[in-house]
Amino acid sequence: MAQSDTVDRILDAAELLFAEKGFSETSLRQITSKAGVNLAAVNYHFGSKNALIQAVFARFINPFTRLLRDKLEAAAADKNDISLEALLSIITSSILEVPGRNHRGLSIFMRLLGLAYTQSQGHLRKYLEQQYSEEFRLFMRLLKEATPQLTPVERFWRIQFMLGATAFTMSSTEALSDILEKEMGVRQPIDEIVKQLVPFLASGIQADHLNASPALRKVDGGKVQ
Amino acid sequence: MAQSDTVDRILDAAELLFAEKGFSETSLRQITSKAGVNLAAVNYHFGSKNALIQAVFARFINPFTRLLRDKLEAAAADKNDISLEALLSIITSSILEVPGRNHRGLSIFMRLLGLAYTQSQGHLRKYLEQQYSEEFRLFMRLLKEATPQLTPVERFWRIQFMLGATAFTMSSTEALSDILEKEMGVRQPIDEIVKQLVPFLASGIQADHLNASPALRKVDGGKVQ
DNA sequence: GTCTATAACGCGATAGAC
DNA sequence: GTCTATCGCGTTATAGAC
Repeated sequence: MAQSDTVDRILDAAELLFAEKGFSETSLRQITSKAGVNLAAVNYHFGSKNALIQAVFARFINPFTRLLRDKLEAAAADKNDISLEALLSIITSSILEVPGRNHRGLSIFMRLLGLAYTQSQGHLRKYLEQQYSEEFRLFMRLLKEATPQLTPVERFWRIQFMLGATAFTMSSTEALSDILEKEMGVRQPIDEIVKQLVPFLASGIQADHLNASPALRKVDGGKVQ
Repeated sequence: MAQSDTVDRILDAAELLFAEKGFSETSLRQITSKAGVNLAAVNYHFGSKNALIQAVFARFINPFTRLLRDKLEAAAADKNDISLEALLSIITSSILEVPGRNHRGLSIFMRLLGLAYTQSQGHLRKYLEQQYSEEFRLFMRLLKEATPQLTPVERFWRIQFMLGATAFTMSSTEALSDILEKEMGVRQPIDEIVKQLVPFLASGIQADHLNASPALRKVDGGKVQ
């Protein structure tokens, strides 16, 4: 068995098991056994379990980050301010377009991202923040330009709300899809879910801040009264 | 040391440690050591680690559930349909009013709830669903009446988005408050954060579903044009 | 480069003295 | 009701044969 083969088999197995059960709950024994390699192989090739976790993420992040940065920089170069919807679409389309990933792989990636943020994996969070910092700052600048009506404090909290809605939902898309199919007989692919998310986020972040009752703006048949 | 004292000391210590590190990452040894009781005490008083996790939740859930059910039933008895904002306020005010809990305890509870949902703790999820099922169904019925314009599938996903924004934010209110204070010099108590959340959620769940650009409904000075 | 064997340790749980 | 001591197992990580 060539080295690269072993490494990939480990990464594939680890990815699936981490997404299924979480990081602490997955042992190296389970990973190596599923991958059909020796128990010692993980420590030989990656050095430690934490390094393996980071390597699993790196496989996704590197292509995704490249794609996202290109799109954000193109948007920033435009002389007009980017709209909020366009900005959110850059994120979602980058996620959906990550090269070499099918839908199954995508939902695994989203679940891992959600877990990384909610499970307290200090090392992983630092790793991701470091990998993403440049793109994150650029995104924040564009978001500020797209929502000039918000105070900085409002914007801060609403970004957290958006992140939460996204990470939380994405971290269990498969389980939720199963519930939806069972209860309503509808099967939705993951990119449909992402598309449902965008209007929710865009509307939420632009909620009227002077008036806590956006319902006053009643909508009938999709048209403002 | 009286029994109830030992039990409470264990519950207090477990609550803090679980919220800090997660369930799998917290050992009985850490809990009993922090509580200043013997290692065997957990198994003696609770039977197992899983039972302890459930007991930690029960301390909060029982008073909260009582409060929530009373308010929801009062709302359901009203002959007029409840508004979306009023419905969301019932939830948030119930959380904020849970008896015997200060703000620190509240943020711990929210963090635990968030963890329960994201960490794959099968037993805990089942336990919570069972404890909450009646209130959850009632809430869903009222929410359906308050958002008649949504299709069932849209409503399903938007409920997940709301839940995500809430659980995720609440699960790290303390850390986020610290960041906010450091970056902007503003200190916000937890009930201020919750108040910021309501308009975001209300606006998000009512986002125009035919048109992915709610920004078209421009608002000026809080009044619809 | 991959294996076996095992070290070194932490875990949850329990038996039995007091 | 609380303690000590320990069982039995699973964990990550490593040493050394091939």
